[in-house]
Amino acid sequence: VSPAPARTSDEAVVAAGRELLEAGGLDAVTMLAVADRVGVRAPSLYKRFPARGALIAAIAIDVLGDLERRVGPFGEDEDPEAGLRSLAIAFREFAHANPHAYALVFQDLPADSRPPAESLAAAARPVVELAQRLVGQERTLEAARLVTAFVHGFVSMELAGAFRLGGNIDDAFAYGVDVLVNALGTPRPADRPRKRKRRRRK
Amino acid sequence: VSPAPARTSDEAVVAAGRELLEAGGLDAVTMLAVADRVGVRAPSLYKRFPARGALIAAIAIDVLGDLERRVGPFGEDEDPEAGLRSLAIAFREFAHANPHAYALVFQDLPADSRPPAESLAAAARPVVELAQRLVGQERTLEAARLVTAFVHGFVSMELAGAFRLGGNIDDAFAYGVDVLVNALGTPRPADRPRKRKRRRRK
DNA sequence: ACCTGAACACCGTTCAAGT
DNA sequence: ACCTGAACACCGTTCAAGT
Repeated sequence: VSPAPARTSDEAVVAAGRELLEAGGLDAVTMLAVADRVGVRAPSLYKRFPARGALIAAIAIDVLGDLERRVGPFGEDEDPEAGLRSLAIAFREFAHANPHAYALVFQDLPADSRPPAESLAAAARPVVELAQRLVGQERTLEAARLVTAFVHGFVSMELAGAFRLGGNIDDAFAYGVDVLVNALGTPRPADRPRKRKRRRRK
Repeated sequence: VSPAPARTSDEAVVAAGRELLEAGGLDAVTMLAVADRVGVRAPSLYKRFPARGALIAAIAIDVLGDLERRVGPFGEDEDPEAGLRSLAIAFREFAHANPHAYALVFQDLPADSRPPAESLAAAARPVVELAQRLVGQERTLEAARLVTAFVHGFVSMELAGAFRLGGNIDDAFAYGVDVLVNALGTPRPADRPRKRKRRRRK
């Protein structure tokens, strides 16, 4: 016999949180609003998540899972250049379709709201895979970070409304992807061994 | 005669806000904390800024002014490749020195907290200038956006703790800058090189 | 075992009243 | 002209009491 059967579930709470997130940004993800949406009073949520931060983290994990499912397939593409192109486009499309969710997972969240490293790593795996096949073992991580930084930087500036100098945004993205794919795909003669020692100047 | 002389100033309020921002992030920039810091009660701040959002916007403008002063000089560098390299490094150093302030200005702020377009444009001018000298009139904006997206994306992921796969972060940044400077500096067969006319120094 | 109302501390904001 | 205390609505969170 259960004296008070559960009137909702962790999944329902996360789903409600994500809906509120997409509709009104992170500020709209209020314990009261979430509780309302799942038909419960706010204090009840603390039986499932110890604090609002934990709920935000659960939402972030959910978002990263979706992102991974969207970009994952391209990591296995036969042609790594085509794969990288497709991945960049799919990544950007995900961000456009879920702007607030996207902003959430790439934000500098307080420690108690931060998704675990594995969630991020899983979403990053396809880029790393393609980078390795393009530039080889030696420079895998650097190349993956170059691509990721560009795509994320572009999309986040775009979503934040930071491109205000006119011009066609789609063209700029295509141009950037072209330059990167060409630069990474074609082994350049300029890729001489780098013995530049970086002296710290602090 | 002034029945109640001003006990603080707009500048002091903005400075207090920035100190709180750097110390504890945007959440720490409370009307109460700011008022406390300038020796006034919270309601008095509303004589200077109609709402917290307006104060945040003023702080953002202040931050962008600093950023502009840091990267501005490199826009005039004789060698655009060296200039771009220096600018990227200076930009990243600014972000490291002022992580919360940096995050603030590149965040997707609510409309009432957003700095005016001119502040962003002023900070972006040096990159655009260098991009134009590197790739020519035709592709200026695209190239500037490629560089900006990479540098911002890299720094923001770095600050958000999103690079969790190991490896040396400084090396990855240097690698990215190298690839971009080479790709943009060397006219690739893809784009037919026009007469590259030298820009005169001012 | 889960839910609830009541309560607390904190925040942004308003406003009538003070000088 | 600028400042203040008091007040309001709202939020995250706690907790004793209900079933």
